[in-house]
Amino acid sequence: MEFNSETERKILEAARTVFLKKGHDGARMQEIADLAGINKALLHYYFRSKEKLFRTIFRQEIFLMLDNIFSSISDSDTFYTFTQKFVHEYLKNISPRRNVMRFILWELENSADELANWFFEAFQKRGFSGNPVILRVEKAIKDGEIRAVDPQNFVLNLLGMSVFPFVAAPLLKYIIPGFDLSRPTYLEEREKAILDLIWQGIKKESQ
Amino acid sequence: MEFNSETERKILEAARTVFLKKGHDGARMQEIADLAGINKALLHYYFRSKEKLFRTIFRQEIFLMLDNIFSSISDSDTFYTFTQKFVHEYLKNISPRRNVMRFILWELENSADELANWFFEAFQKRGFSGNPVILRVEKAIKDGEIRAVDPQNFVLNLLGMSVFPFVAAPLLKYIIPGFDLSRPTYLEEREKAILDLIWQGIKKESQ
DNA sequence: GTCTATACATCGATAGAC
DNA sequence: GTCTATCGATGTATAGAC
Repeated sequence: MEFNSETERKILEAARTVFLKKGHDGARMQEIADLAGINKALLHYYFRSKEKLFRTIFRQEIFLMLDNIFSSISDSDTFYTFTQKFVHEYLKNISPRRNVMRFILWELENSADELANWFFEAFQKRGFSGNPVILRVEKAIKDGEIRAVDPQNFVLNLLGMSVFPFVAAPLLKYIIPGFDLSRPTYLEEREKAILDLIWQGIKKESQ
Repeated sequence: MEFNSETERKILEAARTVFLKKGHDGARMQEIADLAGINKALLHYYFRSKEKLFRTIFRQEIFLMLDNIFSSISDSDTFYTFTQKFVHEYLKNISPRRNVMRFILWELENSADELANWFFEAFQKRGFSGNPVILRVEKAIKDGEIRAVDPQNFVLNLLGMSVFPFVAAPLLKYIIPGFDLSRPTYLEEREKAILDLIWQGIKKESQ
């Protein structure tokens, strides 16, 4: 990421913190200015309006996340490896960015079309003609690697199981005994649980 | 739900609509008053502050949802039936209340402890000493109904797969080909996909 | 209970000096 | 570029007539 000035960098950093925590409506230009160590007028000098600043942050976060996730997976992997890498990268990226996922799930309601464009932009930048996970599942079925599950539902399962624990964490800490995101081994345990379910189900052997 | 007056009912109905859509910060007392067909002063006459009104709505929605979900499941069912009923009821309740789940996931960050109390209140009202799903999974493992999966991760998988498609729907409509919540058969298809994964995994037979 | 009018704070945004 | 000062709109909440 390049910046035209140090001030711009400080603004974006402060805006990121405030917007991700409070959302579009809860965020205050004054709070962003204070955190950046400048005044409100300067915010409007660099970014014409709250709306423009918000879109800049939103778009930035989407690309950062998608870039990280898709940079380490490869179409030539076996489907098991592909899935394992995807879940691993996804969890690794969500983990330190709980607030980003929470933010996206909240704000996507009012920006779905714009958000979708950013996704496809990111897909195409990596040479994918569409949703990379969907495409890989379809290939795995055609090649007989897995049984003919519905690709659409497979992706929903994968994303849902990965995202939910992080977004709902503050409540889950209370209503699920032993739930603790900060445990050092949490990420690998969760990763194993997801892959385990996907591959084995919970049926007893030969049932 | 009983009301002290027709005005109170209208206020709560309007407040529900606005809060669920805009969240605590985005909601405006003026908008609620307009939708209820009254003026702002009357809002403060019935509910001292925006905060009080917000908490009332939040608590109401939690109990409504939990009551519906847990009213139709029984401990004496087999684990398969228990799970099937739970997923069925959960999806049936989420489906017409996408905005409620989105609202909860957003607002839980700042109200997790209060929210947790409401959950346990609802659990105890139905005679459960703790999280009913966790308790049922532990029993199923002890009785040898399923292999010894981790109850904590099992619940996370179940909830994640159920909630995610509805919360992320506006975006998923673009990035997952064929995704359409309004399809008449969507609920049963999704239910089948979740239960199917839980029971079978995606492994090919005897692999 | 229900209204109008208004207090008081704070919002996003801008004017204008330097 | 960066600041202070301030605008006009709008936020929650209340005073007081009926």
